[in-house]
Amino acid sequence: MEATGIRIALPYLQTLSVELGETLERLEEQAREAAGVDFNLASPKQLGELLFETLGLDRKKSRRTKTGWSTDANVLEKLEADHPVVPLVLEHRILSKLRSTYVDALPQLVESETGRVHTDFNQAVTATGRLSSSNPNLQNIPIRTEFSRRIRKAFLPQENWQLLSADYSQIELRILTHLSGEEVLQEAFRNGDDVHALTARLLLDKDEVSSDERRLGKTINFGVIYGMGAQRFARSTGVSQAEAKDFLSRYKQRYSKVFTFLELQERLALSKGYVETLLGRRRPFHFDRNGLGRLLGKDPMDIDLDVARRGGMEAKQLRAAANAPIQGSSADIIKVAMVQLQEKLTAADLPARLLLQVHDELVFEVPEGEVDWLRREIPKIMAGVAKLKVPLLAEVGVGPNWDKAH
DNA sequence: GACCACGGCCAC
DNA sequence: AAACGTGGCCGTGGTC
Repeated sequence: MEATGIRIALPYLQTLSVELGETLERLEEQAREAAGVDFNLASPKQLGELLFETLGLDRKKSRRTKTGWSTDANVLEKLEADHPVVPLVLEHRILSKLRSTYVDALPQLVESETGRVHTDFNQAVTATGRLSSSNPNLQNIPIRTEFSRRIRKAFLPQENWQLLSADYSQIELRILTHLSGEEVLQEAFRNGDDVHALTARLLLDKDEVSSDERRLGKTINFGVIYGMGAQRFARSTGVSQAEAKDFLSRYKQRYSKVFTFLELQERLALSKGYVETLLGRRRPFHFDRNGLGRLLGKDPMDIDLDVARRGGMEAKQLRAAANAPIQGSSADIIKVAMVQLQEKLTAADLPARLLLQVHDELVFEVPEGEVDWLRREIPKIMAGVAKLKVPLLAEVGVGPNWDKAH
């Protein structure tokens, strides 16, 4: 993948950069006019001083940082209606991020030898067994917004070929289901049910849920994997704190094996000093010898987790311990898939090439004539990598660029 | 010019 | 008050 690289639409990105430059300049002018003073929109320090000292906006909508008042997107959204400069800064933030990090940076990393971008895939960086990508990072190319997708359109296959993207469907939730043995989720995945809608139905005690309610189910399904608390859940969904607590406790009741599993990982991190993935990769933990480190060697089930979670740093470590087997097993699976897929391509003497790995997604460039066969074969191999208590499923898209291949 | 901490933000 | 896990990169503001 590193040697092959991926083709980039240079002239297209240059056009995009010019367009962005004009928009950004206009926003800067308008922002300075609205503020009534000159300031650097790209400086959080200067922006904080402007908003909370010069303009006297409500500091309760912000929070203290080491260097002043926070002006992150969350804060700016709360201040959006309070002063006309705020929405201008928000818009500027979004576009300048995209321009500096992607639109302007990528062309500079195109190798003249190949005309392509050759990222580094780091194999021994992460704590969980994932790959990481750097110089440039091609695992965080924007996708969520309309404008973001214009950046994705710049990633191209070799001339007259197609890009093929194959991604594992809900792999982490499936792995959580497998590792925990939770029957309700097993049943749902086996039936091909919509698991986020199911969670919403169970939490809300309804037979039918709206798309907003389904989103609630999705948030909590993902949040659980990361050890999200009621506070964060309330904030990211807009429900009250009390409601969030109620949802989480209902989740615990309905999917009790999920929580038994997650808590077991915390216990194992404390008692053995590591947790393990499906294929046996270990993530070690080092707790203070004078604190939680004293629990090393104890029977995991004798550990009082409520007490152990009390410390700030320790609680974070324990959440990481609960998450690592899930994230790490997903990494195990896609790595095996990559090896098997490459073997298949080599054995069949196909010129199709694996270009990128983005945690649950693989991107290939394939000749037109191989598309039909590969779009059937690739997900078959991906799904067959592991025999879990639930089916593995991979979805495929094909197109003339990375955006259209999704 | 090299390096750093920080705030901020992109992805899965 | 309050971190939801894993990463990498940007510009600012500062040091050496």
